[in-house]
Amino acid sequence: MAAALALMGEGRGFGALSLREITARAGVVPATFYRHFANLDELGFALVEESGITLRRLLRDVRRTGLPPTSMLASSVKIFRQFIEDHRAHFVFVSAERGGGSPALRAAVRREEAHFRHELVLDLRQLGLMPGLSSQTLEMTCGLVVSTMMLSAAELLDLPSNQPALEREWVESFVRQLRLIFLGARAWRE
Amino acid sequence: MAAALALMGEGRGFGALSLREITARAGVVPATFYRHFANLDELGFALVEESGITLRRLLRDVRRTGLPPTSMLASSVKIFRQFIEDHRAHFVFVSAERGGGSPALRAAVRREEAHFRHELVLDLRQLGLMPGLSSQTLEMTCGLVVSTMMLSAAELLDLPSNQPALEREWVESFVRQLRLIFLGARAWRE
DNA sequence: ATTTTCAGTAAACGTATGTTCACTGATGTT
DNA sequence: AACATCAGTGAACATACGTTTACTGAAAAT
Repeated sequence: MAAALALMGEGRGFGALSLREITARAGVVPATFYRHFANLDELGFALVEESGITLRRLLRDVRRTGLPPTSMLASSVKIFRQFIEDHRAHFVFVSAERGGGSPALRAAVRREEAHFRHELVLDLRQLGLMPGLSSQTLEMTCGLVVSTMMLSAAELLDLPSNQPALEREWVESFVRQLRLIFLGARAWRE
Repeated sequence: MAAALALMGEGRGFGALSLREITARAGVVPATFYRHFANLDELGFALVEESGITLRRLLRDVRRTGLPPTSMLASSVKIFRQFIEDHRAHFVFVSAERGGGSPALRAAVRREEAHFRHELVLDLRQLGLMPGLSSQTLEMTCGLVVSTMMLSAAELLDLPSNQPALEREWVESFVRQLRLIFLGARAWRE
C-alpha cells in the first residue's frame, strides 16, 4: 500500500499504476502481490479505507485540540495544514481518485467523504454553533465546507515546498472561503 | 481526440489509456497517431484546450440566453445542466484530470478554470450584481462558484441516467449551494 | 517435535505496449 | 501533367504486462 501511494506521489493516477511496478517499489516479486490482494481493485479499496481512517483522525485531532472560540476557523485551518503535510500521500490519493479514475473507487471515496461530512455536522451541532439551521441546511453547509477542504488540500499539495509566503497565502485564502460559507449559512432563511 | 474521450467515458483516467487502444477505438493503426501528436501528453493538452473552448461556450450561452432577473440562479443552472448533457465527454475529462493524474495536465486544467473564473467575474461586474464587493472578494466568490460548478457537474455525470427525480434533486441542491455562496458574499465585510 | 500457515520466490505463458521504418494512395499545388 | 503534401498502412522490435504454477523457509500452532 505504501508503495502504491509513493508511486502516486510521483504524479499518476491509481489506474495508471501497474502491479509489477508496485511490487518492484515494495521490493518484492510480482507474485507476492496475490498473497495480499486478489487484484489491483482490492488494493484501491484498501487505500480508500486507510484514507478514511486518516480523515477521521483529523476530526479527532481538531476536537482534541479544543478550539478557542475566537478565531476558530484560523486554528482549525492550521491544524488541517499540518495534517496534510503529515499525511501527504493519503491526500494525494483522495484528491486524485475523488474525481477521476474508476467509478467504483470514486464512489468509495465519496462515501468516506459523506461520512466525514456527517461527523462534521454532529460536531457543529454539539458545539452549538448555527443553532437556527435546519438539518438539511446544515448538511449542505458542511458539504460545501468539506468540498472546499478537499480542493484546498489539493492546492496545498501542488504548492512548491518550503515557500512560507505561498503557504501563508493559502491559509488566508482558505480561511476567507470558509468564512464566506459560514456567513452565507448564518444569513440563510428557509 | 474523440476516441480518447470515449474511452475515458468508460471509467478510466487519461493516464490509464494506451496509445494502441486509442488508435484502435479511432479505427486507425497505431502508427497513425504520430501523424497528429508527438506523444500522449500532447493529446492530453489538446483535450484540455478543447474543453476550455467548451467552457467558454457555456458562458456565452448563458449570456446570450439573457437571464430573467428573478430566479437567475435557477435558469443558469438549467442551462448548465443541459450543457453538461450536450458535452458530457468534456466534463468527464475535466472532472477526472482536474484533481488527479499528471501534474502538467492538472495545471493546464486549472489554468482553464482560472480563465473561466475571471470571465465570470467580469460578467458579474457588468451585470452590476454585488456592487459592494472588492475585486479580491469577487474573485474568491467566483472561485467558490466555479469549484461548486465543477463538483456538481461530476455528481450529475455519476447519476444514473433517465431518472428525472434525481436530476431535479440535483438542480435544487446546486441552486441551494449557489444561493448560500451569494448570501455569504452579500454579507461579506472586508 | 511435528505440522500448519503464510509471505516470499523463480520461471514461464501469452498478450499488450510504444516506437520506427519504408511504403501507398488520394488530394491539392504548381 | 508533374509534383508535393499528408493521413493512413503493415511489419517489426524490444520491453513490460497480469497471472499461474510448483517450490522454499521461517514463524506459529498443535
